[in-house]
Amino acid sequence: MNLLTLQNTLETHIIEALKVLSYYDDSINITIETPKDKSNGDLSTNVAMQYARVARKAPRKIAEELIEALDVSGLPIDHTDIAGPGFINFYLKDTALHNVIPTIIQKGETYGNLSLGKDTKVNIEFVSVNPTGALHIGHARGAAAGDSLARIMTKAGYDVTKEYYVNDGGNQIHTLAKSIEARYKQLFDIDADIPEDGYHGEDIITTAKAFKHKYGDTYLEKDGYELFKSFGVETLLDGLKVDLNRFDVSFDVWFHEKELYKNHDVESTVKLLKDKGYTYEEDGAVWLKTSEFNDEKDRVIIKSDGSYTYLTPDIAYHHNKIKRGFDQLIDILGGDHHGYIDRLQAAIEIVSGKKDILDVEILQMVKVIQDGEEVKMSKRSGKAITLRDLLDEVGKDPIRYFFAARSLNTQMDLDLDLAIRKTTENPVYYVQYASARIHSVFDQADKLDLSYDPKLDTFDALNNEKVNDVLALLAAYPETIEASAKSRSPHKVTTYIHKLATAFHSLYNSDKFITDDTKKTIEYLTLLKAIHIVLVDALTLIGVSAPEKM
RNA sequence: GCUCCCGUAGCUCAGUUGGAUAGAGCGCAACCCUCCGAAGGUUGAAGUCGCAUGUUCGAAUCAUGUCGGGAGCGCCA
Repeated sequence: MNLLTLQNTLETHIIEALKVLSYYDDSINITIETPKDKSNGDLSTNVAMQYARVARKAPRKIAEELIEALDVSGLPIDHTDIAGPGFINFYLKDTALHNVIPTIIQKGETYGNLSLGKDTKVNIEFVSVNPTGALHIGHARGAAAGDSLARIMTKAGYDVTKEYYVNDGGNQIHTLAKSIEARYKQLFDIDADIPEDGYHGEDIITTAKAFKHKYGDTYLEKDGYELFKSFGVETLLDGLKVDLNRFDVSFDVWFHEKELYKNHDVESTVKLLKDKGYTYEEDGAVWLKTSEFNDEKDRVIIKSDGSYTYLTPDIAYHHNKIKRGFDQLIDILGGDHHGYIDRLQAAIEIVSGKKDILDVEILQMVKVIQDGEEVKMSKRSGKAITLRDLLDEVGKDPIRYFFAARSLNTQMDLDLDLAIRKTTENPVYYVQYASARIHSVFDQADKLDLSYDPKLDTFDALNNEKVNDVLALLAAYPETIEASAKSRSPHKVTTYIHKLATAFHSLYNSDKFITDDTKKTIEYLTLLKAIHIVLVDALTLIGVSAPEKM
């Protein structure tokens, strides 16, 4: 019996007992949790306190009655007691958690897979940076967050599509084309200024050189605007893909804004909005009544000059996603876009008639610290710390771990000097070391011709506190996945990984795995195998490798 | 001025559908390798959970106010 089923069974038994005592009230939710401090038992419930009002009795008194009425004879519970203001604590039998070991070994990397998101198609859109330069550190955070979340939700059973929206229809692309054109002309020593608000990054010069290499001087006289545009988008996008690839982030769909115009999605969406009666004309512009759906005011969707605002194709884009059959849309946006959420959600509700189909996760800013001072970043000036720099100087694993360790919605500092230092100050080495250590133990065992036994189901030698700590964590893996997926919080997996590594290192220092006692050795090796399976799987979820040697 | 996010140990951060003595890493102090990898372990010092009031058996968590940091308030994207 695993921990989740045990909790569920226990809950059923408690409800039965409450009914016997005629206290039962279905509006009170029964929660069974694992106490932070294990001296408070392996499982605990606060029902007695919750029922204090209903039963009109002291919580401890209710707890006593409840334990009397509770039948746990069929469960692997050693004893039960009452503590503090009225908590009921359950202490499991020593052997209760042993069977998690064969379960894990049998299921392998599918251990912890859930059917939480069964039949739910989810689209996660993230990064979606305009191809006007390299990815900087903030984008890296978005990439790590989106990719990790996608992996976790996939493990939880959702049908996940990772999508990147390429804004190749807007003003910034116009500026990009003009910037490349200027750099191109400069390559021929022609005096050309980069436009106001243009892009000054190194990659623009590289792109201009590539353009020159391919087309020579053809477009010095001839108008090459459209070509500068498409060549620029294509070249810069390829560059982004290279970096993302190195960061172990991939996308299932690259969606181009241009498609929305080509397919007349924008037109038909505008028509739909008009047909539904949520638009009106004022000052020569067309407005959408988003204020009727929780936005602070109405928004223009067609400007008085006839062109669209940024919002309009974006509504069409989300509409397009819904038409592709997604049940849930998740956008991961930078903190500077939070003012945009209300109007987008309002528009999506008008289009789809559904309220909660779009879930926007906001990623707060990353403050970069170097030499003890904040580094201000600006993409346009080209003075940004790029993902590429980070990959070159720090490496993929520490960066992904670092981002995955923070909750999305918190501002964070990144001390570059620290990150680059590659010392034990970076906890990623701590968890990777756990994996390397297990490998090393298996190497030693191999010399003695010993290995784990996948069929083993009794573990008589594994009965100390350190072992139980590890087993409890292994048993808690599925619920960690569930909590992480439900709350869209990849960092919960990272916290779990760290706990598991700590429990393992502690065990390693207190117990000797390989001894003359062959039976005991094999039991330990089998436990280590299970730890390793879970450790590697959890690390994979956040995009971090588990090296065999370091 | 209005809206959103954040404020927890010296530093970086967990913990918030209200629960037991508020946790981790780094840094600091002291111990542990004749023994499977010391990139490790054990122990310790370190906190008015920004502040105030309220809600109740119980508040870091909820409400109101307030102070500090960040972001957003376009017919920009």
